[in-house]
Amino acid sequence: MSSELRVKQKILVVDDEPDAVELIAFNLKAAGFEVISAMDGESALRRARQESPDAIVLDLMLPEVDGLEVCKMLRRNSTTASVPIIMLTAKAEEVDRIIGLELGADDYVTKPFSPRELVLRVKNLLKRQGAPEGDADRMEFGELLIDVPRHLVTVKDRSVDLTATEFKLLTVLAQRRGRVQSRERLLRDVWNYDSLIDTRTVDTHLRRLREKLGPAARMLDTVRGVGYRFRDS
Amino acid sequence: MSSELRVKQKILVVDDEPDAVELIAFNLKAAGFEVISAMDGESALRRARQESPDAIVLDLMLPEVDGLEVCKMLRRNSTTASVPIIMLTAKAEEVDRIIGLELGADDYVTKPFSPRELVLRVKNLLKRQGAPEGDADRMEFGELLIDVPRHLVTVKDRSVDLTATEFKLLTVLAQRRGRVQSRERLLRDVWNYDSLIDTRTVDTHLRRLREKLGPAARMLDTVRGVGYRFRDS
DNA sequence: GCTCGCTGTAACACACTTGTCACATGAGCG
DNA sequence: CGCTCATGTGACAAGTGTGTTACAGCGAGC
Repeated sequence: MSSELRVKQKILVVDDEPDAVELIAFNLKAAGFEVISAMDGESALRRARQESPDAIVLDLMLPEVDGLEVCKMLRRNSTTASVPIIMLTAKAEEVDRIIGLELGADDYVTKPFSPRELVLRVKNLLKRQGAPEGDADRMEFGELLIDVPRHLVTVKDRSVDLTATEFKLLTVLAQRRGRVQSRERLLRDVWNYDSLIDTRTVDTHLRRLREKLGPAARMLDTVRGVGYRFRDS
Repeated sequence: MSSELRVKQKILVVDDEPDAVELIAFNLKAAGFEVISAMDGESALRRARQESPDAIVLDLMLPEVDGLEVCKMLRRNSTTASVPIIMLTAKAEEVDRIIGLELGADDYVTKPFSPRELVLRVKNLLKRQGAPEGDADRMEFGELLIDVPRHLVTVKDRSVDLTATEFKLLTVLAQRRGRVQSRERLLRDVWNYDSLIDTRTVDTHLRRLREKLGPAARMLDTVRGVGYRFRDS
């Protein structure tokens, strides 16, 4: 039985007040997340690089390196560039909010905030992560055409008949083309969080996908030991 | 994007404080929108129906009919059901925020807010809302003819007798031809957001529709696990 | 009152989908 | 060269989605 427990999603919480960290961590854990924390910008960056969290909750007000700075630096580093960030701001910081958004924070919550709301935001953000910002709804790769709103896939103008899961798997991979997606990641994005599904299931679906795609299957690379990738180029 | 001059998009602003309306309107206009406004729920609903704005900015706190109520009513009315809504809430209204989103607001902004941010949100929402609907009132697809104002459907010049619901279902699908519509979406657009209704009801009506359409029924595709689609081409 | 048509729900059948297993294959590594 | 482990492959049972039929409530019209 190779069925394994789903890997919890890891959240990095960055705040200089221990009480705040405590409160946030408690609620995120209760919602089923794994939580790590940092008290200042420096260690936040280090932990983000080393532990590759799935999302970051970041206080705007930090000693020494300020939250916006941390945000910018996270975006510059390739290993952390695409991690969703939620900013925590003291109320009435309107200007900073926008700047935060423009600098690459994905969402923000104003203090004082309700833990429930924060958890909701985190969940939302992780879900949204599946569809990248300018989510192309029509993609063409040589002979392969993917039309999301029409739910249509064609190879060399011949329509390919995919099931809902196969279609979703293909679009997720195609939207993240070039980047390897782990099986866990795919399970989360294609199968929606709460599934205790064997990672081998991904392999099976990918196999079916390849079979149906025929010649266009060569777009789908296997990265041994890591996951799958939709070939860029 | 075609090069022709784009018609300004119309935004309805609903707030009981004249200053707030003024501020919002000024900034939206500066961003190139046409703005209309209402000071209470009642007139908001009326203007929304009559002027069919492209988006609505709606204050949560309104005299008499409250913002959430307005939101719900907008969703129930067929002509306004799918207009994107941005809620304005006084800060710390956390619970209401969440409820607002669940009731069908598409986004919200907390007071005090920066005008720039609001404009940003509106733009985002409109972008997300995406492609303009091809709501022609007379459509012809081979042997199938749909005349919306006359409430008339013919197949091979033989008039087909549809009930109100069937007719609406058919026109909604036809107007969105090519794109798959989920059952939930159809419930919202055809049944006006009566979420009390079982999704299987859609199936039944579609079956009746197919039966009555006879040969023209082949225009209606089932996309398993996703929804229904009026065949393009 | 009654009937009739429309609507939403329930129940069932059937085909397709899906997650898992067992085994085959093959890459990577000493 | 041979071992080990990750992935490919084919098969299968259970689960799920949809077509189909039937039926009850309800309002309109007579």
